[in-house]
Amino acid sequence: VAVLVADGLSPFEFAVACEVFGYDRAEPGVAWYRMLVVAPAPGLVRTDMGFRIEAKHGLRALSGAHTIVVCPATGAEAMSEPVLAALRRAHRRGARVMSLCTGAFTLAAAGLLDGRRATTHWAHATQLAAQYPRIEVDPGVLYVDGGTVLTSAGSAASVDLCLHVVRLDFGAEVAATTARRMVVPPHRDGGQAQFIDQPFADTADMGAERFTDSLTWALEHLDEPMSVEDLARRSAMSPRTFARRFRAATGTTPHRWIVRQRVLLAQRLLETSDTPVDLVASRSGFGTTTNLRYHFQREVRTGPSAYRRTFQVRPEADADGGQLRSVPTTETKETISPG
DNA sequence: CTAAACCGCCGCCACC
DNA sequence: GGGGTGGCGGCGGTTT
Repeated sequence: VAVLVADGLSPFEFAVACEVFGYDRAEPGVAWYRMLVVAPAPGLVRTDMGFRIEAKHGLRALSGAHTIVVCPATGAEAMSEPVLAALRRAHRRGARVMSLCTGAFTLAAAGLLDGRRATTHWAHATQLAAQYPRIEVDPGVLYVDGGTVLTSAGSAASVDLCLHVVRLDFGAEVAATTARRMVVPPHRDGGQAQFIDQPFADTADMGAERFTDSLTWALEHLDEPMSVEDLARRSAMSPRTFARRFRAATGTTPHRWIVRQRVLLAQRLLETSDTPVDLVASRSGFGTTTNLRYHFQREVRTGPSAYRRTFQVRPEADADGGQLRSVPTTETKETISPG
């Protein structure tokens, strides 16, 4: 993983990348990422807080990277032609390119977002859209996974995108472990919409309290059929009000949330057990395999058994430890389908 | 994979 | 009269 920095670097997003990709959090015998800090010119890089960090590698290091993380930076060289060219070259070669926060502007300048859906910090979304009309800017999500090009929203959404990438590479279980060590929730649902309308805690937030009971109940009963109306009743609200409050507080709709939790559960079951797929389907509440496959494919971009083949953990199986689980390359991920 | 039934979401509006 | 609520119905996504 090459983390691209430049003068005017915003330390927070950079630190998030370090936190996720830099520390070796792997279990023994499992390969983790190897992270390099890359700058247009190796040496000291000024952060926008005034202190400096040292980048040991120059742009050349991008040519060997499997993943490139573009950090937000205000300095002119962040958008300089050599940087843009190196990014284009890497992407053409098949590297996975991701931006944090306003790092999206660098990807946009490189033309890598043209014709794609992308996001950035909500306060800069209009500017991005105006400056690059060919980009379909979605200011309402935490991140956009475009397959080989990924973008994330402001500051803390970097955590969400980085963990998402870990989930793609190592599976939901490892991603959840990483999240736990970072002491953040494993998966934040909903978009940044929730932060636009209500910059500070408000009545909408109080309403969120009323969800928690019914939602923890839902998490424990994912395998049972449950309708939105059930959840509404458990929260002592009319379905209409429940849906409305739910959206205001979480950014998603109730049904979408349930589906997502079910997919997460299915991922866990596939990774950590030998449960046959049709049983996984019923245990995760999808009922039929057709249904499981439909939603699994949509969220994870692979089918259930392919996912298991890549991520299933073999507990005491290979004690030789020599076989490192490699970071899957592009084979696991198909490019996004236009639908 | 397709078709058709079904259900959730959301805008609208009357109501509290 | 402001701000929230709940019912209705059409649309589009989900399930069969």
